[in-house]
Amino acid sequence: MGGSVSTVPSASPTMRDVAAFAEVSPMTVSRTLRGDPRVSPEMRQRVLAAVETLRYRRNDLARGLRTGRSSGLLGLVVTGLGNPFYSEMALGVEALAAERDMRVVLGDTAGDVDRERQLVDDLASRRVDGIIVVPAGNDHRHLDPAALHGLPVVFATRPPSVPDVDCVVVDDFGGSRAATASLLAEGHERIGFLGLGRSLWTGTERLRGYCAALEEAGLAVDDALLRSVASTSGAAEDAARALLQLPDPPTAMFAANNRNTVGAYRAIARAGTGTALAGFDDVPLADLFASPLTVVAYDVGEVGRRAAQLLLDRLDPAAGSGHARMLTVPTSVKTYRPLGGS
Amino acid sequence: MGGSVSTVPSASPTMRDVAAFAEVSPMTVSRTLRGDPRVSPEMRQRVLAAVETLRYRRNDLARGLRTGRSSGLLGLVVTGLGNPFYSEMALGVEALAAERDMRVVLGDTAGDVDRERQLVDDLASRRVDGIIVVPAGNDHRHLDPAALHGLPVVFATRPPSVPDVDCVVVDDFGGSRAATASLLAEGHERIGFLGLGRSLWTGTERLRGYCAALEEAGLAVDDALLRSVASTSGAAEDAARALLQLPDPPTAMFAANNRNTVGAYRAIARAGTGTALAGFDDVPLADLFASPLTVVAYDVGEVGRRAAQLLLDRLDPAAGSGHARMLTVPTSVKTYRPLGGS
DNA sequence: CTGTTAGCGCCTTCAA
DNA sequence: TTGAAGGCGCTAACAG
Repeated sequence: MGGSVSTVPSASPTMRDVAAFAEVSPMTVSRTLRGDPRVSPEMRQRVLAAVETLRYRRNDLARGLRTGRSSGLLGLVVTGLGNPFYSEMALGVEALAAERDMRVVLGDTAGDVDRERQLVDDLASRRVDGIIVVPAGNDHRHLDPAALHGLPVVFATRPPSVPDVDCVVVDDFGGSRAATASLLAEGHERIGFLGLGRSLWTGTERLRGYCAALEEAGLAVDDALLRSVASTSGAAEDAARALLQLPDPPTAMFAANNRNTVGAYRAIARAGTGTALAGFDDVPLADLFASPLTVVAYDVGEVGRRAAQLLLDRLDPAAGSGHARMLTVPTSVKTYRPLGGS
Repeated sequence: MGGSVSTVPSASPTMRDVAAFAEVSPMTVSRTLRGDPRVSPEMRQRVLAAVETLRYRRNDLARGLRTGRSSGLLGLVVTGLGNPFYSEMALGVEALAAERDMRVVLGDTAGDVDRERQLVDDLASRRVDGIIVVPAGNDHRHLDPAALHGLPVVFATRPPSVPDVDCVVVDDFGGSRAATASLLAEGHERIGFLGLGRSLWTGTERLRGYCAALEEAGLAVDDALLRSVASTSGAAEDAARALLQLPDPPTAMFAANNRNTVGAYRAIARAGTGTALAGFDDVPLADLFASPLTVVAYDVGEVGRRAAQLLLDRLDPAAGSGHARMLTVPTSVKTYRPLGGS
């Protein structure tokens, strides 16, 4: 009997194991672990000691099955975690979920609607308590809570085309208008627009903002200066270059997202035209760039936090399920200027 | 009887509901859904029709409970999703998990070891199949699989101090040596070092690489040029400025991570000294910066993918649980030069 | 205060 | 090929 090494079994012990070890009934273990006050101190001690010795960990899955309670999981389905935008959003969601001891289950669709459909299906099968999704397409039928037995769904950055879905969007219109206005205020009258696909809601909103600013300045929208850019890398740079090579090129450009902004920046830098540039979405470290850059900035984490809040509200039975809500995250126009020796 | 609207009940139907609807036994439903071949085509049809009508979705949690099988979840615990580094890593993990129809559960410790402990505990209670963790501290006892009933654990970007833990690290030493060597090759002999806390493994490795390069060039390490930088923002800039204000300032600097690199860049740009700069970690869009920048780049997603692969290997009983493995992701030195009109 | 019984939703095992 | 019984780990609901 020379000091047998206390080996921890590799299989997870169950409540019964703990009960047997502590020589009590499983119910006493259950109550103790749940903090039920009607357990005598001695019993509690015995149980906790056994839990400690066996390194017991309650099986939350089985628990959830019996209590019928929530899984404590939020699904988060995005179109591309590689984009820092979505990771910041995920951070926001995680933060709010963590406050309630909930976890976030990730899903990346890479912009594929079929993948989105099966991801949502999978998450539903896993009985997540709700889903936050950045829809990849415009057909949202598979995201309708009605088709998901009432599973709460919140859209992020796009408005829903089905009822009973809360959403958080960015002030695409206002931000674009303000940024375009700031270019106008600098005296630019010919401003190119590097837009997104016309089927994207954010794309049309940002174009609306751009047009609104021009009209408010009494300027007509010149279709020759409007370009739609496929989301492939490099396409934005090509489109920007094409604008710069027009007979009567724009003196400034507004890019509808950060990819387009970067592409336009490259085209302008290479052409050496000094064309002014503004773009939607913040660009990190743009203050280190060689030329000035104006961006429409907003708190991306806030998008995630608000989306999570909307979801949590839906989960709270007390709040009652009122009508769908739509939250808008405000934007601000920010101009980066190159650092330099004073 | 005027066309009653087909209302989908808001509560999730169970297998029994489907069975009752299809007028078969629950077992037939179960077998059908699992693709058991010994179900007659007619039965299969009846079942699938009922599933369709009721929008039934099998409860994976209950299923897992009975089969004793895995939850199909991987835990991913990082120290700060806000850092694009970790989100790219998450993308890699997600990609590999998705190949096996597994999902990723996120946890953010914000560098807090206590939070890490409770996150791991929570994930274990949720019966994830394994955990990938970027440890916040140097005490790894709570991450020991032996303390977690054999739950597989993989460390990312830091080597484990407990046995039986696989890990994926970056070639901190080699990358730092190469980057420092490239500065030396440009003729610099006084090279400042902006390091991390000395308790961080990556910090000491990167310092080792820096020193090795100097020694290989026959140069002595000047302690006056070595700074440790707290991870607060702005501290790196202050430290870099201090170096620049030395009586005999360095003509180049090597920064041990991207935060330090950016801080040093700012300090140098403000001082206008034209000091050369290299840093560990890639800096996105550095080609748009006003001055050249050399970085130690590596495939961050690869860190996540390899970590996930190690974990999946451990889960595969066929692979057998050999000794702990340590994978190193290679680095490359990349120099960004400002764009300009040709 | 503690223990017993029953069952959450599903699947393994055995019988028909 | 289908169904009935039993149990995965846990906890409500009821005893005692």
